Amino acid sequence: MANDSKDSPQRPTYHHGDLHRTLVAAAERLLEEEGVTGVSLRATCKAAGVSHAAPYRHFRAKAQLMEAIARAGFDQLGEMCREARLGHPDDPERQLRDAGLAYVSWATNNPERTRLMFGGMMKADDLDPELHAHAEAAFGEIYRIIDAGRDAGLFGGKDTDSVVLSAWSTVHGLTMLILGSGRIKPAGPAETRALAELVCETILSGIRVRPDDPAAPSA
Amino acid sequence: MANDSKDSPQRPTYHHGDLHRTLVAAAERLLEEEGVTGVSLRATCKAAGVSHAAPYRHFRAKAQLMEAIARAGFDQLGEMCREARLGHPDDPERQLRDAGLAYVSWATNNPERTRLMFGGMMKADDLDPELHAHAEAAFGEIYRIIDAGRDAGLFGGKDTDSVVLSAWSTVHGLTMLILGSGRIKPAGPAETRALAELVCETILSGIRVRPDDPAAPSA
DNA sequence: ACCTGAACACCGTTCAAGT
DNA sequence: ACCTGAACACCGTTCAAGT
Repeated sequence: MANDSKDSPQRPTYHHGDLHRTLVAAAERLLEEEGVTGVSLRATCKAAGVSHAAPYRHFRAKAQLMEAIARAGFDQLGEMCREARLGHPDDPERQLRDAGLAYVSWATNNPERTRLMFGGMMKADDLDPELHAHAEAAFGEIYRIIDAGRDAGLFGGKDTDSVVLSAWSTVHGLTMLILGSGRIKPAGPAETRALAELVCETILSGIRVRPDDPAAPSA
Repeated sequence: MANDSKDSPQRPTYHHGDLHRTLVAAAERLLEEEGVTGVSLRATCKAAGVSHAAPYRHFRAKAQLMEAIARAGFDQLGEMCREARLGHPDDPERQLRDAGLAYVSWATNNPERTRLMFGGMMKADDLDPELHAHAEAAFGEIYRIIDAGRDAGLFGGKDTDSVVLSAWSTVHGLTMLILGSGRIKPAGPAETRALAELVCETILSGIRVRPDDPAAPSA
């Protein structure tokens, strides 16, 4: 007597069951297929097999549906940075390099999701403050790496926040140059990684403390 | 007998005269007021006092109208970098710093224009290749600065392109972190400039050649 | 040559009504 | 409690018709 969805693929019951998740999944597919400007609520509903008014039981507006996708993106990005941090304990330089490479790699593999997260669409007034927390958690991983590197005497700089800003700007900037406006256009993942390694080396060279910094060792 | 617009402010003739420029100006105002997602062709036409079909005599589509705005933006950005380059001859480091500060300053003063230029909206297939040339011209200024600095033995790096990529990524990344998603939010122009100076110093420290680079002077 | 008005196929959002 | 259908106010684009 169970009303499961095993023999009627279209609509087992009048009620959907888990429309929230279904809509997010459909919107995610549309996002990567049609781009951030091409995803519409109505097309998402058609893909999910419901009327275009149905989402309003689950999301306050279209912005909240997109917000759910962005939130998951920040979580993924943060998890990759976290893995880079935990992957090589006691080697903050390696951690920072790996986190930077992972950042560029994830973003270029999820271009439209990244554009959604950083393109300015997620700065509306009616967004959940929780989104900001998810984003902060991701960037907190970079903070921890650099803070540990400064504690170990490997990285210099005025304070940790300043170093984080520079390092993050560099990696994020390369990402946006690749994604936005086709200014930089690597042929494939290998070339993308080479560019990421290049800028990571440069920024590491900029924040690394050198033996001749306090006083020349020859003096 | 001249049919000028001196005594009838609304519509001197049935023909507009310079609708092209009028539409660009109206769209630019709407862009900074309503944001990149809020500017519509129909609202632009209403502001210009013409029907919403009129633009199609002057632009192939809405994308070409936005393209005109982006093109002017790249020209302005390039001009600021050019002034930075010409402002202090024989001091590439100062040129690069000034260009970076000008870049961040212009972008944060024209946030929606910058989002239009770099947000990925300007990478459609039906765009004029000329747009790409305007963008390249702007970034050519950075190339010249760094190339001169490398010739003078001030900047290191594998080749000029690599150094340009790193420097430009850093400045562009700070810009996009400030504009996109409100992640970094300076209180005003002064704080914005302080952040820009900070990342410029860091990237300069990363690309600058140091006396201990080829061999230790104490050996 | 340039612009208008009506039309078409979209869009996000709302709301009474259905199940 | 959850979803639908119709409606409203938008949107970009096209095209015959006006000046």
